This record gives sequence, C-alpha cells and structure tokens, in this order.
Amino acid sequence: MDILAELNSQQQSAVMAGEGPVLVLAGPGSGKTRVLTQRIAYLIGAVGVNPYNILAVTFTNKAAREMESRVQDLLGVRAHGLTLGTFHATCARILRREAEHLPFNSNFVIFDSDDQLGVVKQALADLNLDLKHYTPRGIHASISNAKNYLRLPEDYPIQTYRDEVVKRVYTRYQELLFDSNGVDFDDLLLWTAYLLEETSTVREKYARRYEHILVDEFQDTNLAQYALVRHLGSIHKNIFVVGDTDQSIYAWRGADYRNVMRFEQDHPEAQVILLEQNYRSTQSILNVAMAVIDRNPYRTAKRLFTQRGSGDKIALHETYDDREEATYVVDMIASLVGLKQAKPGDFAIMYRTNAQSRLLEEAFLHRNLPYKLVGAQRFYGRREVKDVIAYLRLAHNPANDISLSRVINAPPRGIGNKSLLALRTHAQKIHLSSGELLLELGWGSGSAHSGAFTRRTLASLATFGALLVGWRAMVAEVPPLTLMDEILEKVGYRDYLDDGTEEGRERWGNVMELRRLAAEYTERDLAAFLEDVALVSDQDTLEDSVNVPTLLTLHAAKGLEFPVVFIVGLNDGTLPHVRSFDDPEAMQEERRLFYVGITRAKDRLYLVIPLNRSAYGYSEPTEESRFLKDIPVDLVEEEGHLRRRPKAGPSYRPDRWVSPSPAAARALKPQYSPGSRVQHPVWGEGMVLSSRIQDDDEIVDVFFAEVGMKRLAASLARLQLKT
DNA sequence: ATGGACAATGTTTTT
DNA sequence: CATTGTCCAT
Repeated sequence: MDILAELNSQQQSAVMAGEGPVLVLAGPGSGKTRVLTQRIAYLIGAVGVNPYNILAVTFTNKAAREMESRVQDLLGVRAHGLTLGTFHATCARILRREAEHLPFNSNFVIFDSDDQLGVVKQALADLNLDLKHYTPRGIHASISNAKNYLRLPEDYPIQTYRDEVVKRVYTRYQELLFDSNGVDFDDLLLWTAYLLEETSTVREKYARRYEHILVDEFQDTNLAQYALVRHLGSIHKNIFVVGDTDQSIYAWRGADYRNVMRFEQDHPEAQVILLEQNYRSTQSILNVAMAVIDRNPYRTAKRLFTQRGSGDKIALHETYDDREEATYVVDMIASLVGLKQAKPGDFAIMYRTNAQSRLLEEAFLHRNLPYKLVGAQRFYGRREVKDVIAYLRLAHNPANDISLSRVINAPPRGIGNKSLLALRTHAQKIHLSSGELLLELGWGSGSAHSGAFTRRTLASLATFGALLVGWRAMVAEVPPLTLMDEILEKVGYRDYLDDGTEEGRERWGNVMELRRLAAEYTERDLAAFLEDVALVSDQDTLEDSVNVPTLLTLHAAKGLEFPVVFIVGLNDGTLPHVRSFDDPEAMQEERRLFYVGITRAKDRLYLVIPLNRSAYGYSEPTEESRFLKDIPVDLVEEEGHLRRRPKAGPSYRPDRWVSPSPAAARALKPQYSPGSRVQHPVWGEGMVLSSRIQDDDEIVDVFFAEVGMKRLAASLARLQLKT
C-alpha cells in the first residue's frame, strides 16, 4: 500500500502507531489532517480493521466530509460503516438510538442558541425573576458551563446568591426542555456522557464496537467530551488524539486544553508523537507566529520550520480608520488580482468580531466585487429562515413550545399574547402541551374546550390547529421539501414577506435558499434535515469551489489555509478584545487566536491597523494591538500612511519593533560547521554546507545524497553530528 | 390585536 | 448606530 508515501518520519510513526493510546502534538500546517485520514485508511487497508469499528471525531461537518472523501480516495472504496462526524452529531445519533434510557424520546429536537435563550427567558418568567438583574445571556452561559462540566441542576454548586438563582433557573430550564422534548447543544454531550457513565450495557456496547477512536482538535474538547472519549475507549484503549495547545481558542465554551495534559496523565503508557515540520507557510510567517506565541507562559516552546524558504516579509499597514481599512484591503486584493499575483479565491480576510465584516462587505459591494462570508448564523439566524424552520419543527414535534410561540402568529392570524396565554393555561390544566391542545382544536373537538376561550380566539386557534393537523399527517409521508412548500403556501408566507421592498424580496430569497437545501433531502427524512440544520457549523457554510475572497472570524479560520491572509482590526480592544483585559487566561487565548490567524497564511500575510475605530457611531482613536510589539522589526515591512502619524520620522519608535525578549538576545553558537557530516532520521547522511544563527535558532543548510539541499532548524531537525 | 414611536442597551468568539 | 424591547394609540 502506498499510503505511507510522501510522509515524513514522524507522520509515518503516527499513522502506523500500534495499539494503545496515542497523543499527536501537531503544530499548525504540520499535516495532521493528512495523518488522521491516512491512519484511518491504514487501519482499514493494512491492518484490516472493519470500518464499522472505527470512530473518528472532527470539529466541523465540513472536516468530516473532507476526511471521508480522502479516506475513500486512499482506499479506492468507500469506508462503509465508519462513524465519522462532529462530537455533537455523533452524540445525537447515539442518543436517538438509546432514547429508551433517557428522559426524552428519540425524535427530540435540538434547540439552537436562540431557542435556548428563549427557554431561559421563559424559565425566568416562570420563576418571577427580574430580567433586568439577571440577564438571560449570562444565566444561560452559567447553565451551559455547568453542563460542560457534567453538572446536573441538583449538582449545581452554590457559593453566592446568584448561584442559587442560576440553580433554580437551570432546574426550570431543564423541565421546559423535557416538556418540549428538546435538548440543547450541551445536552447532546452531557446526556451521552451520562448514559455511558451510568448504563454499563450501553457503555460496553459502544466501547466494544469502537476498537479505534480518533479525535481531531483535542485541545478544544471540554470535560464532557473528554469523559465521552474515555468511556468509548474504555475497552480497547486505542485512543488516537491530535491537538495543539497553542491553537486552543474555545475556553469560553468550556474547552480545556489541559485535557491534552490530562490525557498524558491518564495514559502514562501513551505514545507521544510530535509533528513539527510545517508544510504550509513561509519561514517569515512562521517566525512571526512564533514571536507572538512565545510570549505565552507555561507552554513548551515549539520551533516551527519549513523548507519553503523565508518568503516575503510580513506587511504591516496603518489606515486612518476602519472604513479606510476596508477599502485598503479590497483595493489591495483588486490590484494583486489585476497584477496576476493571485487569484481572488486565494485571499482571506480575518477579524476578531463578526461586526467587523460589515465595513468589509460594504467595500466589496461598493467596488462591485464578489466575496463569500463564512458564518452559519448569518443565514440560519435570519428571522424568515428561523420561522420556516420553526414551522417544520412544530410539524415534526407539536410539543415544541418554543417553535409554536414563534410561528403561531407569524404571519399575523389574530392569535396574540392573550390568546397564546389562554391556550397555554388551558393546556396545562388538562396536562397537554400547547401544541397537542392545538391539534385537538384542529380536529374540531373545540366544543370540549369551549369554556376556555372566547368564540373569536377559539376560531383562530382551531383554524391554525387544523393546518397543523394536516402537516402532522404529511411528516411521515412526504419529503421535507413537499411539507415545506405546503406550509409556505397554506400560511401565505410569501405575501407576508414580500412587501414590495428590496428587503422583502431578499427575505423571500432566503426562504428559497432554505428550500434549495431541503430539496437535497430525498432519501433522508425531516428529522435528519432538522438535525443537520441545527448542527451546521460556521465552516460548513464555506463553499470552496467559488473563486472569490473569503471573509471570516479568526475562530472560524481554524483548520483552514489561504495563500494570502489579511488580519484586520489590529488594535487593543479588538484584538486582544477588551473583555480579556483583566483576565490573564483570556488574554493568552487572544494571543493564541492571533497565532491561529497568522498560521493560516501560506505565502503572504498582511496585518492592518486602523488608527481610529468607530464604535456606537463614534470614531475613536485606538492604540495598536499590544501583540504587534512582540514581532521583531526585521520580519516586517511597513507601508502605509506613516505621514498621518506625528510620531513618524526620527521620533518614530523603531524600538517598538525590536523584540525585548531576553531569549532573542541570547547569543547562540553554531553547532554545525561547513564540511561536517550529519545524519538525519529521514534523509539519511548529508554534509553541512553552511550554518548561521537566526531568531534564536541555528539554521543549517545540508546537502543530502538522497534528496539534495535542505535548510533545517537545528533545534528541530534531530540532526546527529557524525564524527 | 396590531403596528408605530420611542427608549434603552449593547458586542467576542460558536457546536 | 442599530438592534431590541416596551409602551401606547388605534
């Protein structure tokens, strides 16, 4: 099998690692995706493992799909039965299959973040708590955090009065979810972990099945995910995890990069493999990346090296404000494309916060240039899209109260707050959910409940109930698309949206886009469609076939690469974000985020600093990002509007670009002298041509008989000096 | 019940 | 500023 061709020695040992736990520490661009796919192919093709017995977990659906097709390419056939997906999707599958052991049934709906916020608000209202003092967002964050740490409401630790409140809301929140037969994102992990923990039959079933478990982006797992992996691997112990603590950027979501260390502690016998060589970026880009990340404490310094050569210097550019920043970026892209130095699709523009995309989009629009924007929220967060999905969810599960209240009066059909409240109250009285009562009314059994409603209300409710009855009947019979069309037509959704304005037409266009997505579900049912919709990640919305620049947040950029990268908004308060100023841990994460952004670039990196930033309508002067001070001046090529800067000229602070790092000042002595002979683990024997000290490392040029000239970083290359 | 006018309030990142 | 929520008149 030629699976192992074109792999370096570390990659090979990772791919072919034997039984037992394996930890792969992979720097950016070190080919970890390749290692994962090749290992899967190796296990199936060379070791003879049945794909059915392999579980591979990725961070996004897109990554999973890519991996699947690459495994197929390697094997020549589809790996039938392979479990491959995100943590969330995999858990959803397990929960549906094992629902009998759980406090909800198998056609549960996954609540998205808006729904979750709605449930929190409902819970707060039910408990008569003041929304002013307890922000739903904050409360939800606490609940989510508890779930990520596998804490049920009864386990919620109480230290302050607020904890007391959160615990009560959490309890009510869970009740409301169960009543609607819903789960939130965190529940998917929480309940699967609990199921595996508590129910030994289920645990053994899956642990026996999964002879091999592979996990990508291990540094971004939370405690629930860690527990999951541990349970699933409890029998065979063949757990293969890949991660890079320097790229951990999801602590705010409960992720804990210390899981990497925990893994080593829990499995002292684990093989640890380092992937150090970078195949993506130029050395200049890597040097900048290292200069930035080296400032983080408590990490094992990695030396990123490449054989691609040093490449262009990094471009640093100042603009007057964020508006000019946007036009600068777009103009630069336009001229580079015009000069045929790059294709439009080679470019990515990255920013810290979503709000920053607006000016960029406007600049593209203004120049009439196309772009694509990564972000599921952008599409699925739109009112009209949410409405239609809520209709479908309601048809799928009438007990879903959140969806019901969303659509019961959109478009308006005379059922306002009063009627809704009456419906709820009466439903509660007869121990039905509002949706079930609505179905009753729709069947024409209104007389049985006539005492509860006014004649008018009853009529409106019954009309809507009858519609719902019809849709209910269709769910199991027709594909999602047919149901959607029926709903849109029956409620007159088009007329409701399309009010003749540009915006109205755009909104209807979004509905049509959703329709296009639903059209793909011919083999799979409504439940599958709704699940996929709930679990799309931002990256999943990225189409890579289109040759236009990509706009995305730094978070969404993880795992991707682009020939030319712009990182914009490099001022203190944006990157690093203000919210991290008083928290050293958060500040370190901001730094890692910047590092992730830098290491996405293959050939060219532009860092853009707007000297003024508009916030809340005002333009304010800003300080440039503190991270820039850590980049040595010789790696950077400064261009731009220095004249705007009074400090330019002799008083310009060149020292700001000189790394004050004592490490950089440390004098190194070359270990290798021209003419001496060395041994390399992969390329065999070679002769040193030259050697010099650069950036705290020794760069050695070696001529190998086998492969020719190579430039190596001495700290990484594991060269042996032959005597 | 509905829609318009006004006030308040706010922004990290996302499965 | 721009969105979201609240209040009030119809």
